Amino acid sequence: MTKHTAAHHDAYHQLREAIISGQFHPNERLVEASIAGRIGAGRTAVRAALVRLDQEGLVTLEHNRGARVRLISDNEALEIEQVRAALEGMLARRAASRISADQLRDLHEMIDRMRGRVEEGDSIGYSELNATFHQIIWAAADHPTGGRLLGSLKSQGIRFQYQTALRPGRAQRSLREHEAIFAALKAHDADAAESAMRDHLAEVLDTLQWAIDSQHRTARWLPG
Amino acid sequence: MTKHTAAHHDAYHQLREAIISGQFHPNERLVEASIAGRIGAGRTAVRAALVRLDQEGLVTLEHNRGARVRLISDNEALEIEQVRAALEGMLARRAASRISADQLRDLHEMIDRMRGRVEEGDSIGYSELNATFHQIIWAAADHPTGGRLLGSLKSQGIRFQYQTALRPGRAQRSLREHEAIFAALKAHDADAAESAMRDHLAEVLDTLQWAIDSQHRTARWLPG
DNA sequence: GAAAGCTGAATTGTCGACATTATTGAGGAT
DNA sequence: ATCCTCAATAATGTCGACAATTCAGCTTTC
Repeated sequence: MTKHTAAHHDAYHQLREAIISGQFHPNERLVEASIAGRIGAGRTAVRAALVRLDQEGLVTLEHNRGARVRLISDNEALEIEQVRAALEGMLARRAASRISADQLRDLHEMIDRMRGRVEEGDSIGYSELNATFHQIIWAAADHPTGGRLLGSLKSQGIRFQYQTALRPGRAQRSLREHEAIFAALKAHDADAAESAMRDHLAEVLDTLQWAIDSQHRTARWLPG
Repeated sequence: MTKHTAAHHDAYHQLREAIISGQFHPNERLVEASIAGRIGAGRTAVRAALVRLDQEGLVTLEHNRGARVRLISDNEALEIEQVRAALEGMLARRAASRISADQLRDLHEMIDRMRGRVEEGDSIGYSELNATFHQIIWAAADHPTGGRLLGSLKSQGIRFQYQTALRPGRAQRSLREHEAIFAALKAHDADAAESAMRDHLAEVLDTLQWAIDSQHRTARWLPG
C-alpha cells in the first residue's frame, strides 16, 4: 500500500495529510518556521510544499503575507461537486467496458456492507464505504488523468464530505443509487453506467445544496 | 486584460508561456541556472516555478535529476481530451441558462468568421477562432473551478492542438457542430447544449485518434 | 474616544555558499 | 572493441544569513 519511495515522509505529503485530516483549520495561518519544526524539515522544504499545495488548491499563498489553509466556500463546494459529477460520469462509462470480475465482486461486497451500515444507522461508516466504492470504479476506469484530478478535487471538498449523510432518508436512497450503478457496470452497459452515476451525483449535489441551506438557516437562528 | 499585479513578469508565468509557446521541446532539460539567467530571475524563483509547473503537469521533476518539459504521450492526449469533453459538456449546460445577449452575439460573430476561414481553407486561423469560441462559453458558464481545470488541461494538450485540423473535411463538419452548439445556447436549452457539446468533442476525440494513428503509419513508412 | 502614526517583533523573500548527487569523458583491463 | 573504473565537471538540494515587509501593540493627536 505504501508508495515506492519514502514519499510519505516528505514535507509535501505530511503537510497535505495534516490539512486534509483537519489538523489545521480553514483560514488558519501556516507559518513556515513552525511547520518546519513540527514536521521535522527545513524551511526550504516547507516552502516548496506550500507552493505545491497552493497550485493544488489546498492552500492560498499571498506575496509577503504567507500561507493559509484555503477556505472552500459553499459555492465552491458545489462547483467542485459538479466537476466531480462530470468526471466521474465519464469514468463510470469507461469502467463499464473494463471492469474485471474481481472488481465487480469487490463492489458487490461494498454494497452488502453499506446495506449493513444503513440498517445500523451508521452514517459515518456508510460514508467511508461509499468512498471506497467510488475508488474501485476509478481504478477500474484505468484513467490516470481523470483519477489525478478527482483525487485533487476530493481533497478540496473533504470538509463537506459528511454533511450529505445528515439528510433524513438519504442513506437508503443513496444505497439504491449505488445498486443501480453496480447493475450497469455488471452488465457492461456504458450508457447506463454513466447515466446511473450522473443521477447519483446529481442527488448528492442536491443534498449538498440542502445541507448548505439548512446550515444557513440554523446559523441565522442561533445568534438571532 | 492584464492581471492586477505584475504577475506576467514573474518566473512562473514567463516559464509557463515559454513552454506552452514551444520555446522548449518536450523532454528538454530545464537547468535552473540557465533559466534563471534567461528570464532574469534568481534560482530560488525558478525553483518555485518548476515546482508549480510540476504540480500543474507541464514539467516533470525528479529528485536530484532536475526538471524536464513533460512529454505528453498520445494516450495521455486522448485522456486529456476525454476529460475536457466531460468538463466542457457540463460548462455548456451551465452556460445555456446564463449566457448573455452580448455573449450570444460574440459567438455568432465567431461562427461567421470561422465560416470565412473554412472557405479560405485556413486551418490554423480556424483553430484559433475555435479556441475563442470555446472560451466564450467558459466565460458564460461562470464556473471558476471548471475553468481553472480546463485551462490547465488545455496547456498540456497544446502540442496536439492543430493536428485535428488536418483531416480532410473536418473543418466543415466542425463548423456544423459549432452551429448546433450555438443554436442550443441561443435557445437556452441546457440538455441540447450539453449534448451538442459532447457530440462535438466526441468528434474531436475521434479525429485526434485518427491523427495519432495516421502519424504512426507515416512514422513506420519513412524509416522502413 | 477613534483614527492616524510609530516602533519593535515576527515573518517572509532572496541570495550566496556549500554539501550531495548525477553526468560526462578519459584511461585502462579483459 | 567493449566494458569497467574513476576522476572531473556540472547540476541540484539544503542551510544560514540578512533585507524587505507585514503585523501587533502602544502612543500621539484631534
